[in-house]
Amino acid sequence: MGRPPCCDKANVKRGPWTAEEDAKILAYVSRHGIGNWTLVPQKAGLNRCGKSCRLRWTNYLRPDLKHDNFTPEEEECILELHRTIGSRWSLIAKQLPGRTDNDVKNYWNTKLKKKLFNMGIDPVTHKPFSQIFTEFGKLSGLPNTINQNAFVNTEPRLESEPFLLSQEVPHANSLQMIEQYDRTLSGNFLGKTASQFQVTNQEPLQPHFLSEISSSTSSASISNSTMHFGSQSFSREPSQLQISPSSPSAWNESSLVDPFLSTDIDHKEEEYIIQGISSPNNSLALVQEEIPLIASASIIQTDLNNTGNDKVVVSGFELKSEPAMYSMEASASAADSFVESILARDSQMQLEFPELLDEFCDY
DNA sequence: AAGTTTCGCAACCGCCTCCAC
DNA sequence: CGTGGAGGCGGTTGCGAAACT
Repeated sequence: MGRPPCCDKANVKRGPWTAEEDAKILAYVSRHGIGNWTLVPQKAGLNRCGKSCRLRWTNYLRPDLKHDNFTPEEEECILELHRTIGSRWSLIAKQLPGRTDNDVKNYWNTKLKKKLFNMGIDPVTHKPFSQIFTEFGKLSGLPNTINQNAFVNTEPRLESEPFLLSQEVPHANSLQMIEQYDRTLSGNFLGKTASQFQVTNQEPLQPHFLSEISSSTSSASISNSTMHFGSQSFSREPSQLQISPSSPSAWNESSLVDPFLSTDIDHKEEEYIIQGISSPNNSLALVQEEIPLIASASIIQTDLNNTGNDKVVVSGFELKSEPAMYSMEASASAADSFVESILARDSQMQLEFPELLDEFCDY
C-alpha cells in the first residue's frame, strides 16, 4: 500500500554538503527545474535523501537567496510579524524576499530573542516582564512581592530616608522610541511623608516598543504635574507623599485570592489611588513635568511580611520622539493575502475579544 | 599561544497534512 | 477507504568559527 520509499534511508549520505554535490543539484535544477524531489538524487547522481536535496536547494542554493546580514528594516519586520503571528517562520520569510524560513528562524533564535530579553521584553509575548509578572500576580493571587523580587526588582533600596528616584538616560537603539520605566519603590507609604523614606534607583531605563503602548495607555496618562495610572494619580504637593486606598470597588478581586491564607501573613494587597507624590529634590523627582510619560500600570503592596516597608511598582513609557511607523506598514502593503488576513483577523479580534486574544493567541 | 566558551548557522529531526496508491 | 510516503514546517542539534580568558 502507499508509495514506495524515496530512498534507502539507512545508506544515504548525511551531514555537510560538498561543492561537488551542490554543483550536481544546481546542474539538475537548471536542466529540469524543480519537480519531484524524490527523483533528484537518482537523476542527479547523488547519494542523498530527496528531502535533504530539497532542503539544500531551498535553504542555500536557490539563486534568489540573500546571504548578507539582515537589515534593520528586515529586523523590524520580523519583530512586528512575530509579535503578531508568532513563530510562523515560513509566513514571515515570505515577507522578506531572499530570506528563508530557516534564515529567519536562526536570526530570531541567535539575535532577536536575546535582544528582546536584554530590553526587558518577553520574546514570546512581546510584553515587558514587569507587566507579565503583574498580570500573573493578579491572576494567580500570588503576592506581587514574590514576582517582583524574583524577576524584576534587583535595584538597591534604602529605606527610612527621603524619597529619591533618579531618571537615567538610556542608551540609544534604532528600535527604541520610548523608554520603559519599571521601578520598585520601598518605604512605609501609608500615612507617611516623603521625608520618612528613600528610594534610590540608578539602573538604566529599559527601552521598549511603541506597540506596547496601545494596549496600555487606556488607563494611563500624564498631564502637567499629575501622572495618572488608571484610577491612580500622582500630583506634586511639596514634600508630601500621600497614598490612599481607592474605593473598595476598585479592588482587584482576583488579587485577593491568597495562596498563603493558611499562613499568618497579613495580606493587604490591593489597588490604591495615589493622590500625591513628590520629592524634596525636584531634579530627582519621580515625574518631571517636562518629560512626556505614558504610564502603563502600577501596583502597590502594603507590608505583606510586616517588615515595615510597603512596595510600589511603577511602570511607564517615556515617549522619546515622534513615533515612526514600523516597516510593517510598508511590508504589509506588499504582503500576500494570507498574512494580511491573519493580521486583519487579529486586529479585529483585538477589538472584539481582547481577552480571548490575550489568553489564547500568545504565540 | 593554548584552552575554553560562546556564537552562528546548516542540517537534521519529528510532527502534521495532503494525497498517491 | 486505509496506509504510508512526500512535502512543509517549526524545533533542535552539531560543528566550525570567533571571541574570550
